[in-house]
Amino acid sequence: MRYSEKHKEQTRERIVRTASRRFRGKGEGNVAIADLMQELKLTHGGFYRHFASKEDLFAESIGKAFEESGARMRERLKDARPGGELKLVIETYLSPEHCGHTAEGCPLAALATEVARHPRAVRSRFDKAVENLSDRLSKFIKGSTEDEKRRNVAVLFSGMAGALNLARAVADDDTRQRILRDARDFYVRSFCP
Amino acid sequence: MRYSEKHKEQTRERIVRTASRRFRGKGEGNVAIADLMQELKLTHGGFYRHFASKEDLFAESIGKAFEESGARMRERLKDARPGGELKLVIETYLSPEHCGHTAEGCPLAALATEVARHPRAVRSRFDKAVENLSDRLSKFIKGSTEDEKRRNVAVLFSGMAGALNLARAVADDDTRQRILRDARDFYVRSFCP
DNA sequence: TGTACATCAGTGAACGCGCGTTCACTGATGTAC
DNA sequence: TGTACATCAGTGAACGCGCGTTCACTGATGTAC
Repeated sequence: MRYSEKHKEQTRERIVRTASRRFRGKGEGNVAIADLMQELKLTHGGFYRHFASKEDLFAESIGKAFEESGARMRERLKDARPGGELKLVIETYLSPEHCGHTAEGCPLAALATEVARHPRAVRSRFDKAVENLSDRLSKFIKGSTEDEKRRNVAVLFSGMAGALNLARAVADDDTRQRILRDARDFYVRSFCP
Repeated sequence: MRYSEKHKEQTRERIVRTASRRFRGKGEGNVAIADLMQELKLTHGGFYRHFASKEDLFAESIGKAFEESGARMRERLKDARPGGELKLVIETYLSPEHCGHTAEGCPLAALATEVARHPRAVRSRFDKAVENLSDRLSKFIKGSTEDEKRRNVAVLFSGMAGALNLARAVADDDTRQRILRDARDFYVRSFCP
């Protein structure tokens, strides 16, 4: 059947969104195109009307993942008391909830290691994402110059992503919670103005 | 042919060592048993005389990887001036060399994300590794109590691993070097006594 | 306004390949006698 | 000391499965006339 004008675009959008979650949750290698399409009540053959390859989808999913988690962060920031924005971001990022929901969480934590093994075309999304993040959050962070603030954002987020990954990797739940708590305390102390 | 008493143990050891590098460098999903065995001039069939499964090998590789990089760190520490140990560790960890050699580098950075998706049996290696690291390095780090020092080690290393992963993921080399440099400065400032 | 044709998102069978795992076999060495 | 047998690390063919990708086909809607 023929579909309305916007239909294709919407389907593509749905594929990318679902993929971006699955990639974060399970890793690129553990996501199968057929399964992914089935979740959307579609069959695998149609996939190639939207993307040239799985790699192509992966590349696009990265951008989408950053958008999605950026939007969520902005949403969260609306509830912050003025001056307390960064503290809220840190506490949300290093919360047990974020730790337990990899698929809906930060792509820097979930995908960085894998992305590092991909070609330039995929990796340059990370450059953009870092710049984006720096632009957006530099106004809330410690630092005497704008440049210093932007650098601090990268150090803070990469550090938090590392702590989150360690917390996720650890087997013992007490150890996990302790890691999150210690990291929260440290980053709040170090970066909140 | 029948082999000498120690032969089997040595072969097993060689498999684990080679695997631990490949897993770090390429990720579990991109390492094939047949290739791995071929590097050791063996055929894939013999693999199952040593390990029950690939998963089994992966679990053991994690321990080996931590041992190996721990040994390297200790080696490095011999050249440190007294009092400058931690600074040397940080500068080595966040060096362009470590960044460029994932396969021989820190398993926390290379494997944490993947390990988080594995069952308890695999993940508990991380608990042990964190404790080991904390024991070994707590004497060099800032902190007023032994407990605080041990916590600081976990925050420091997970943070550095995150920075390393971001640096590896980024496409632009200047950005990469800047991330490493900023992280070095920050962690030295924050944790060196 | 109605009719013939083109379009193209989506279908589902099929292909091809990689790879984890199994298995019957080999043959040098260790052990029993 | 010599001989027959057991052992078992290693071999390489084969199996089975998952999965990325291709392809001929479908059929509703858009377009040309």
